[in-house]
Amino acid sequence: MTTAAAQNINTWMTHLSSESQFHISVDCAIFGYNGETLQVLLMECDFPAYKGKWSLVGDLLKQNETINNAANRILYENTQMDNVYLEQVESFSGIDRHPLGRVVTLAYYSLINTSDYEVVSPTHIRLEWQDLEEITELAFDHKLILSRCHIMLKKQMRLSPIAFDLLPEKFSLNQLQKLYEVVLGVEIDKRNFRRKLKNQGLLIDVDEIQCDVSHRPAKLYRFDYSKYKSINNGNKLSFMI
Amino acid sequence: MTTAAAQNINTWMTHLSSESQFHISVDCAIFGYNGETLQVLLMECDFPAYKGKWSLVGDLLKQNETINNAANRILYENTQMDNVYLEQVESFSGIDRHPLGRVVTLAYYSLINTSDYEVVSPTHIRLEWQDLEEITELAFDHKLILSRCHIMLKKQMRLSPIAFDLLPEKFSLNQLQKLYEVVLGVEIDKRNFRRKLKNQGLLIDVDEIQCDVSHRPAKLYRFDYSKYKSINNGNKLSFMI
DNA sequence: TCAAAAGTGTTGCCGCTACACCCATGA
DNA sequence: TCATGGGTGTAGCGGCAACACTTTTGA
Repeated sequence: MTTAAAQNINTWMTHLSSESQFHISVDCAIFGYNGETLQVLLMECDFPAYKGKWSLVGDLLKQNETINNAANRILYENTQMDNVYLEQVESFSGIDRHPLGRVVTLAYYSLINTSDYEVVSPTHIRLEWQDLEEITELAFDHKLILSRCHIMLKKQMRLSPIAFDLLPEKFSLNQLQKLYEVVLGVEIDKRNFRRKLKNQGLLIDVDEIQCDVSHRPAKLYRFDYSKYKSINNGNKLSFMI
Repeated sequence: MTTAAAQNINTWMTHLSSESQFHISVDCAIFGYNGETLQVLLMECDFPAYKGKWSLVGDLLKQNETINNAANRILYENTQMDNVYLEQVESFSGIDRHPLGRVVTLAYYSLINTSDYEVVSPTHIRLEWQDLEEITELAFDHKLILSRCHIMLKKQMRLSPIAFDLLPEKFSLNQLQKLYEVVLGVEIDKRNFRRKLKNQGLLIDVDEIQCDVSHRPAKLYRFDYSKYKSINNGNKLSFMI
């Protein structure tokens, strides 16, 4: 370099050199709950160095989009999933993380109900929901990315009511509890769970019960979104368990 | 594009096109505590569109470094500060955020004691510690970046004992309390603060008192780093207030 | 009548908040 | 003796964890 000042992007440089450019990609860890287990949406990798391996859903950033926009576009182009709320996690920039050259990636995650979306690859790439617990290896550094995304998912699950987007509008307390147990990977005491939820005052008893179950039917509840929005949650440390 | 598959970075593409490359930068919000106020280290912007404005310390990523490495290098090259622990916050990728073209930035923050470092610009760019409260405008989107960094700093302050790196090895409880109040921007009850800290069991009474003060001298404590490391902090939600 | 899941209360502990006065020192 | 900051205790409340039995339903 000539001088540091000459190259500093915030000082007097009048153009950006064409050296020191990078590819930027987005990789999405889409977590899915199917009522039983926590899964992750993977695509089969057709890339020579990782042929047959599975990878997160990802692609390159384009010129006229922000990274957030790219994340939504890339998810849509690969799976036809639309209106998915994606949360940015962090960047991964290992020098050799991609065989074809320098690619810096931004990781995103989401959590959805697998039955709310029909996942279709418009490009005939194989897509598959796989149980998180059974994933042992992924292409690139995606195993690392996935584990960081799962950590962030668990944090968010404790702080915001994302669980209620994964259940039918009317749900039982046992359904809700099971969801928390699966995503967080912990066991929860039933009585304490119910007390805490009821004390939050955000569940509405819809005065209905389960049908067609061969045991005592459970009462059903709705989550009170408008009440939740109306109370100040900015400084809450723990919304849930 | 031909087909989405043909362009997908995780599939059969055998080279990365030279289109769709980006500049990547790092911007560091270095927070400094001087015993009185919370400050931020800024550099004067010599860049035409923002001439005379102040900006965060930042520069471009180079080919053979990770973003974390770049953050440390950039901080060192601009300020001679070494061994500063930087924490990544998030990316900023607004399409028009930089006048010279597409520059995606990764924001970092740190918190240091201003008297522990002599800040020197090797390139004669003006560097200045400015009180956070008095900063009204910054170049680029750095005001936004700064506010996001401050939010992250406050979160970390509540979860990990970074405060103790900012004080002398032996400190009084009032010094510690003032630090928390300044960084978090809140008032704290003295008795509750002391009780909580003492119950943590991580302060060691060094059996010394302040010297040369014209009032009752305070007892001094050390933070017990080794005890802190030995206890499991992974699942703690709140280390401090 | 059985299997299967739903539902329910109490106790003890701990941490949080709110709050006001005396103490030790140097000037 | 005064000014300055240092230092202390209590009471009430609320949340959290641990823990086991009864109820309702359909098969």
